[in-house]
Amino acid sequence: MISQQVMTYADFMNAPKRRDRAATRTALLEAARRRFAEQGFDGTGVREIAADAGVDATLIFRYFGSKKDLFAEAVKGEIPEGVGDPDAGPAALAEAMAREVVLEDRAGHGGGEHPLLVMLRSAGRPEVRAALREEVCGRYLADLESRFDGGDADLRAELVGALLIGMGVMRSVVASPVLSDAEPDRVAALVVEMVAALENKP
Amino acid sequence: MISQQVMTYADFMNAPKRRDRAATRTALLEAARRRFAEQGFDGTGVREIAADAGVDATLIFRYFGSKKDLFAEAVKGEIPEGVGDPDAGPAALAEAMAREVVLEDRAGHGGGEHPLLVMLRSAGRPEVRAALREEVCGRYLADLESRFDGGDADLRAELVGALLIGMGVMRSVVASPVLSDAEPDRVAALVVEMVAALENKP
DNA sequence: CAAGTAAGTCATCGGTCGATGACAAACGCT
DNA sequence: AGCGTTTGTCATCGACCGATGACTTACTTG
Repeated sequence: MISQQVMTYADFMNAPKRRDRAATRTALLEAARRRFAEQGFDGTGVREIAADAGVDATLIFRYFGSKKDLFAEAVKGEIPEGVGDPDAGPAALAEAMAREVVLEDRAGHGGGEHPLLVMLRSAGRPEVRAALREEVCGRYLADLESRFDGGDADLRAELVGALLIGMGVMRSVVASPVLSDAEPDRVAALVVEMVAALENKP
Repeated sequence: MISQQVMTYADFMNAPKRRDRAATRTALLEAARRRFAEQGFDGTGVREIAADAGVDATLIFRYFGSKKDLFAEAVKGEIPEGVGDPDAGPAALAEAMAREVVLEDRAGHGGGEHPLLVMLRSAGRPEVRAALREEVCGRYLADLESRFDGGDADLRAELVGALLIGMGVMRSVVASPVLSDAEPDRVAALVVEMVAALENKP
């Protein structure tokens, strides 16, 4: 019989795990985010995710329906809203985006990679590519484009988007240490310089 | 018996295909490049590639050893050498690289995507990521870095690399039409502006 | 033309994948 | 305490994957 006051280590190890639907769901989601971010959709198996979460793989299908649905829920939702002052110039917005996508350590945002980069690593799937295009063009680029003056604001906005995405790829896929080790303020200053060079150029 | 002078359409269709090792190998390589570029390594099956080439999947293993070896050979080799004047500034080199990676229609270079972008789409595999890092850092960034003056030449070179890779991602993965439809000269001019903004900034 | 070699095909193996349904055990309510 | 519900597990299915070896067919050579 186990005493109410003292629980030995053996008791702790042999104790049946607590059953908690919400906690299990969250554990699966976090494990999925980690694995998908690291290995992409195709490179990650449901058994792998479940093992990370410490449960059986069957629960993925009970709680999320399918692997695709799990991916969608892992990626969706936590994408942040538009950042910064709506009246500021494109350089200020680009700086805020750069900090959000690549420079932030993201410790408070679920700990994982930015959803855009997670999707980017699973871009073999056409559905993922479509969602990525939707997200990038509909949200980020549209916001940037509205702050450029001149005829080809769309092109210049796209170049800024390319710079930001490329920074994410450099850090997360190519894994070059330069961007990771650099001082965020210094990187942000350089990004501002590059974007400012695009303003008021007919 | 088929006449030596006249071959009917039915004869053509029923004729056994010509057996040519070199031609088959090339057909497999081209099909592999297309498929890998479009769907990534994991998303592409050997039977798929072989069907595109019009042969049996077994030949892949006979000619290349394994699917991985086929991928390596499909990606390797045709990466172009350093471009442009070695004494030119970083902006000139960046312009040349931009034309090579994203603006070129690549019709003469095998018709497919740039090898860097092909690798990028298969970056779920750690080996591919390692090769990609090797290629990007060892070749492209090193060349850029040597043309920057100042303390953090590596960081500024990496930002230029991020811009170029991001442009490739925008065109090839996100498939935004803006970059594809824009005039290459106009895009190149904007890239030069952005890179020039990084020069001589302590 | 006949024999030998090379090119292409067929059948199949072992493994892994996503997904399903039956089953066992812990929880909550009365 | 007892019972129904919820949570987690096990066994397994069918499809597909990369890969192998035996076999068939076309080309080459003498």
